Amino acid sequence: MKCLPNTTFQRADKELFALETLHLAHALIGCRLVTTIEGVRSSGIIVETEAYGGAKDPAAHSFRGETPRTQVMFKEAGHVYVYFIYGVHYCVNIVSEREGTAGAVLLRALIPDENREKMQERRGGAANDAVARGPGNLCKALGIDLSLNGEYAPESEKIWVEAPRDPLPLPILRSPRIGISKAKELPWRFYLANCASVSKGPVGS
DNA sequence: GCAAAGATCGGCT
DNA sequence: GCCGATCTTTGCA
Repeated sequence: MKCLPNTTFQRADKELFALETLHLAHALIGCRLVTTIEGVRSSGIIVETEAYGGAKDPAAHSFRGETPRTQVMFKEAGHVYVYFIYGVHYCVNIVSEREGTAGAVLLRALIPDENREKMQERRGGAANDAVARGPGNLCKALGIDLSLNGEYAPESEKIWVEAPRDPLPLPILRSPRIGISKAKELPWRFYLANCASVSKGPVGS
């Protein structure tokens, strides 16, 4: 099942990423996330994101200020923040806002696009809709790990974002964020309506 | 130093 | 619906 129309993509530059965090989270829906890992390119259409703020967001890693782990969140917009969680999974974010101000958008789900076979292989043969559904699965499907932490998406040869020429014809919905214990009520999650690759439904828990 | 929590996932009851 | 895997980061003693 195809959720999306045919369109062409071109690499997003720093102007896109410099948006305010909530706007970037919305704008990234429909963009294509591309990685080239060990010479192998694969990609998917972003269908689910969450915004994480700075000093005002107790759910964000950056809430308590800059630490060795969170320093990437304070860099110029367009940097890539990857972290390892629960001893098992990686999660990937695109940094927003200006240098010195923390903000990032967690990428939670993709529709597999280029090189689906490789993504499926990395995921141990999961069904297409599930290959990049959920932040941990998304990273596994695209081969994202800590070696990509700190990459700069506008210039990186390993990971970048491509914007669609044509805007999406489907509505983008929002809901509270998933899997957090603080600031649960903030409706800072964005996702594409009616898409089987989105990790959870409208309720979001 | 140490202990607890964590932006998850898949398997099992 | 609950639970375990498995390890890094961080806050506090």
